[in-house]
Amino acid sequence: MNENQAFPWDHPRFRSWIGVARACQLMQQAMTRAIADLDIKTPHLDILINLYRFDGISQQELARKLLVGRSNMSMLLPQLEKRGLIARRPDAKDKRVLRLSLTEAGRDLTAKAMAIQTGLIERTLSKTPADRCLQVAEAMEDIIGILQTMEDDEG
Amino acid sequence: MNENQAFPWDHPRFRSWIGVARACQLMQQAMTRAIADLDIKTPHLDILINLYRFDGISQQELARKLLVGRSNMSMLLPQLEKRGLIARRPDAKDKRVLRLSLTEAGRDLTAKAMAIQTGLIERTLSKTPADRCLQVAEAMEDIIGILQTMEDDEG
DNA sequence: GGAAAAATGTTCAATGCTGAACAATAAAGT
DNA sequence: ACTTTATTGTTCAGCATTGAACATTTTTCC
Repeated sequence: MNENQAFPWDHPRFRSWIGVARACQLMQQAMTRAIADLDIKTPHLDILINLYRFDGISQQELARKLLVGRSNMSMLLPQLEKRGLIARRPDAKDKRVLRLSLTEAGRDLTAKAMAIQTGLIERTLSKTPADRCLQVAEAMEDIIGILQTMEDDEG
Repeated sequence: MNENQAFPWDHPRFRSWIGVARACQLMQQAMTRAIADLDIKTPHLDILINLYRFDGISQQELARKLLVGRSNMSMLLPQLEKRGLIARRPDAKDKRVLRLSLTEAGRDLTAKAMAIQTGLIERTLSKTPADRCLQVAEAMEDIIGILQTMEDDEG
């Protein structure tokens, strides 16, 4: 009868979203434990995977893909560079930008880490059938689209 | 033909999960902006909502619900206490535990914040029909169950 | 061509979160 | 009863993240 339920946790959408947030948090923690042996944390892994996929990307582009600030990259990338996992080369045409790429060691480590990550995701979503995964993905696409629109309108 | 795709991002489950993680990150950022006017951030909001719902909870129980460490509560709760939003009273029977509750001001602020939060979620999931939300929620329940089992087995 | 605006990366102070070590209290084992 | 173990909350050092201020370089606009 009452469309505006008394409490947020009675709203179906609210409850759904709480589940999403909770699952994300737990997955993040599980992932952190899973890759601890490789001496990297999830922010490093996100960086490495993106460099694996998009070789020669700039710091700015990387930050945008990861939805973090530029300053964050300025803090993390030198660490990975010192460990010999990535290389930062100045761009030939634009003297402001640094082009990022994985070293041999970086590619090896990333391959190992991605295997672990994929394994964890497969195991965690094993109970969720493929078509259900697809439906979830579609729902998330919609949500991402709306959130990005909101962001653009405000900022 | 090839069951083990060459790259993680070709796995359907992997792609699905990336979407979930991305949506969560964007939602978190949008929520942070949405409640900035109330001078609280999402960790504070999570605390306040749980106190609104579970009056008299202990710090330990709260930390467990929020999936964070006890030390985190020890840092954040005194802030909220100083702002007069919550009260911490020693338990009568067990001298170790502190029982948490919202003050009048805390309840008011929490009500406002929950209205904003619910509004944002409703708007963001508006494109996602109710039955689809339910399916997503079910999928997340499965995922949460598996992750919690993994956690218990390891730790 | 030259001034104004924008883009890129860096630095810094502030804050959040964690895990480990700790003190106080309670519960279990003997 | 007494020793041992577990639980609760606190403190602290370490790291991640942010936003603002900054220097350098590029683009835009007149």
